[in-house]
Amino acid sequence: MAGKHELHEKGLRLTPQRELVLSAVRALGHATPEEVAEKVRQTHPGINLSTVYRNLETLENVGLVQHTHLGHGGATYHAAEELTHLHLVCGTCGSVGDAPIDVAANFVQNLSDDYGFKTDVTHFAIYGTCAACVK
Amino acid sequence: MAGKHELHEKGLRLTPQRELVLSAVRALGHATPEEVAEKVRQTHPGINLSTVYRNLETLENVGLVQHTHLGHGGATYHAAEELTHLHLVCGTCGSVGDAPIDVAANFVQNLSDDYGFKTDVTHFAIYGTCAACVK
DNA sequence: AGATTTTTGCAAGTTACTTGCAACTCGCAC
DNA sequence: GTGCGAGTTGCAAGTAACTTGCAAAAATCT
Repeated sequence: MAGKHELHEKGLRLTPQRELVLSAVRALGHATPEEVAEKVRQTHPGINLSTVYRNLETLENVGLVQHTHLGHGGATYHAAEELTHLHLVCGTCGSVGDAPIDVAANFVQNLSDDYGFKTDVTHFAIYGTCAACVK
Repeated sequence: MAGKHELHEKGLRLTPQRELVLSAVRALGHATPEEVAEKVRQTHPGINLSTVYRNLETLENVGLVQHTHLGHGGATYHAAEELTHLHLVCGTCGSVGDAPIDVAANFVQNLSDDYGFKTDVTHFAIYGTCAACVK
């Protein structure tokens, strides 16, 4: 039939935990594993943290989610569909802003032309000071 | 007298450990706290890891060293004098390359003009795939 | 030299994950 | 619908990378 679940199409088993992790990532936009776990617990309180970590990893392997390093320590996860922006992290107030990848197009091109380096600008945060904190 | 030590000028006490941490950072170019500790142990075997961490923090506060986030987890430290390049981290082979900040000048300008965001490009790594791994 | 204050070393604590393993459950087969 | 086997889950223990509390030791100040 037509409506085969997207997780099945990736060759994954459909478990409630897995599905909830994926929808939590989509609902949150970007979130740490801890935040994902908290969101999932709203509908499935018993979920174990290691299950969240393992599912994030699994979902990343099949390309449904992706992670980014914001500033320090923890990774944050995104739904793959939304990877059309880069992250502006403010070192002063800690806020995370977005900007379209276009603003980096020229920069990426420079690195490619001059160094042969293929940049993935969505994979890391751009660190600096946001407009509000500059004032 | 003329020759006051640079650490004194910053209002810090001059201890062998502190001096060695600073020179290790300078000698290594960029290194994790763990690597700094290892280097320091060549001349001062008994140094404690927490002393290294505390000195890196102290030296950063007075502006003699600075840290950068390369990819995931750990920070790496640099001497402040060398902060004239950005870091190209290859996700495939893990190598860290350098590029002058000029290549990002346009990008930084875009973010400043369009978003009022003042970017510090030396504070984080640029993630992607290096020329060797692209092949 | 003596007092004062910073720094060090050590041990224990924390945070953020990772891993081993037995029990469970999903999806296909019958 | 029942059964089977591989993929998953929960739990507990383990690891890595720092951080913190404190008393002893060392560096300036006078």
